[in-house]
Amino acid sequence: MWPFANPPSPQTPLPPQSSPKGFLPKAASHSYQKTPYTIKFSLHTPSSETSTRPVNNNHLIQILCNRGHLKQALLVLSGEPNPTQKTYEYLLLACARENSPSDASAVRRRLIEDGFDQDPFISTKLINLYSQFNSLDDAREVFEKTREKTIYVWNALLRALALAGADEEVVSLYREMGRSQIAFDSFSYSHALKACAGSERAVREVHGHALRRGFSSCVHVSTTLVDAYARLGWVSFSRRVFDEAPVKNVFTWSAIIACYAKNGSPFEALELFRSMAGANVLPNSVTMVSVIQACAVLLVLGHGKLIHAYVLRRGFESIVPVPNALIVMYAKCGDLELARRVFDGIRKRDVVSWNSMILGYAIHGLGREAIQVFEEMVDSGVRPNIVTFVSVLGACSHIGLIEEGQRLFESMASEYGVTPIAEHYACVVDLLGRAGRLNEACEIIEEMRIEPGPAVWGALLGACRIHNNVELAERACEHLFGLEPTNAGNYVLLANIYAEAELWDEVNRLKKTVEEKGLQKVSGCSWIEVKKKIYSFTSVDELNPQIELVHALLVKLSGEMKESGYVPNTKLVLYDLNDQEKEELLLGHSEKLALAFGLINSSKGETIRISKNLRLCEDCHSVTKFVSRFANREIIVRDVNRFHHFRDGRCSCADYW
DNA sequence: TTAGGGTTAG
Repeated sequence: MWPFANPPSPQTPLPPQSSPKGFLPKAASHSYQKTPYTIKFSLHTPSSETSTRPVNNNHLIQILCNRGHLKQALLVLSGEPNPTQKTYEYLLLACARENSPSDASAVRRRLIEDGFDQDPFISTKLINLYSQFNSLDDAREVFEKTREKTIYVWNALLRALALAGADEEVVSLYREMGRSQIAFDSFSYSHALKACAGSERAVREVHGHALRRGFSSCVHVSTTLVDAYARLGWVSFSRRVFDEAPVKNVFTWSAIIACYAKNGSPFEALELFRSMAGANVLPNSVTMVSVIQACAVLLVLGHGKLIHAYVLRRGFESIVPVPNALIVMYAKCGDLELARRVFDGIRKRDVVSWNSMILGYAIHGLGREAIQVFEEMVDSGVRPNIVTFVSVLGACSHIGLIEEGQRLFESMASEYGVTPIAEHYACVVDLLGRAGRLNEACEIIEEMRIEPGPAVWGALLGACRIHNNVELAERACEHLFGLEPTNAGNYVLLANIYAEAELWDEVNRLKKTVEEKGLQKVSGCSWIEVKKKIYSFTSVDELNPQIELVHALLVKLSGEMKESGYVPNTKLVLYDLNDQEKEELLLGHSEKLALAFGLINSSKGETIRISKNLRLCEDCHSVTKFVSRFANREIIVRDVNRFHHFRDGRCSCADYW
């Protein structure tokens, strides 16, 4: 009878003394063709009592592999002199399932003895297996040793390298393929494009080849092309590939929607989502994640809620990335309560769910709540990762939780095995720097084991801006100007610090440098949703039909506020103007225009929600506090970093941002 | 035999 009444556990070794002939070592016997044992289970219906008799050891190995008994299969292999290609295929598949590199090595040693290392089919499987184990050297070796390199073998190595992120090697292998005269197939283009999406030259090269060889219309290739151009930020190229694709499926549509959502064009993303329905292509959970992201970029709660309703109708809320995206969307649109409700409704939260909720609290300045969620995360057994610490440390710095932040930073590596990267150091420098502990912030930078990047020096510069430290700001800028030569923001910040110190020669020198270098400052832009329409404002924009009314209201408010103690912060204006002119410029800031427009066009008691593309200016912050008291309004402003909730003359950030 | 689109930070 079959030696195991019940299927053996993979850990159970076979006792050698009880080995039937078929299990004997290879050299011991060759008379094992018919295995006289009955298997008390069938391959496909394990619960049934159907008997299956293996015809020979090859068959037995295949059955054992299928049943998850790899160790036993290997024992049988050791007694089988003529394993077939199919037997090796099963064995390699089982190694992949068991995720066992050591068993894979044993199988490979044996298949080399049998000459199967020259079988391109087996080589393909081996390369895939080594790719799974992240053993690129082994994958390369298998490839090199296979004399007959079929397109499958080439594609397998392309895929392995692409998955491992060895992008440059993928491109050079792709070029080698071209020289080798092998006929490419659509898979070759898909794999190559995935890896070269960061290089303009490589994408255009592969696109050109695919066009010439007639593969660009293949739906897999066109989808990857849409994605490759999207990742380069070449939205119009993505769109052209999409428009010209003869076949568009849910993948193609999802790729183009993601392209717009990620490249700052949420309106187009939502428009395409509507067109998709018109083309009778049903969206899936992946499509919905990009659509939700588009709503998060748009910051318009109404649209997001409609999309959420659709998600619920289609049952996508049980697919974790979907609620994860919803948490971020609600948090970014200013409704933390709804974000929390989605978070609470997730049955099996993954690390991204937790990180998203922590981020939500962080951007709303609720540091203690963020830490509490972090602690719940740890208690629930989910391991924090790099992103977790960026968010939770950011939460601490947003509200000035210095001791807590330092404690978390110190525990990162020791308790959680997460090695700090530059962003974590930047959070701590920001945390100490904002609190005025600039010397300690500098010590942290000096002690860093990695190169402090622009994030770290930028955090120090920001702290110098708050505490008017010219000398240290200049030191930070020595690094920043070298690291980010085209970032005009650093020059503006330093100019602000000089202006505060009334070093006007230095201000002018910096302004001249910015001009000479042709650097473009990002101009401030704010937007507001009124009666389901979105209005955007810039300081030079006079297009809004109510702009006169808006200006008049601001002048009136300014007068009233001055009587209550408001002093316009004219030092923020870096132009050589008199105080009156500076005040006028300050009143023209985009966030003030949006605020006045909101006051004019909303009903009493209604919350005003404004978004801004840059950090909220200090003068606008003061004005918004005044207005929240004067007009008895709740005003929520989202700037590039976080939310400010204004009520009764106070802001949730406690002027700490 | 193999493939394409998605979630968290900065």
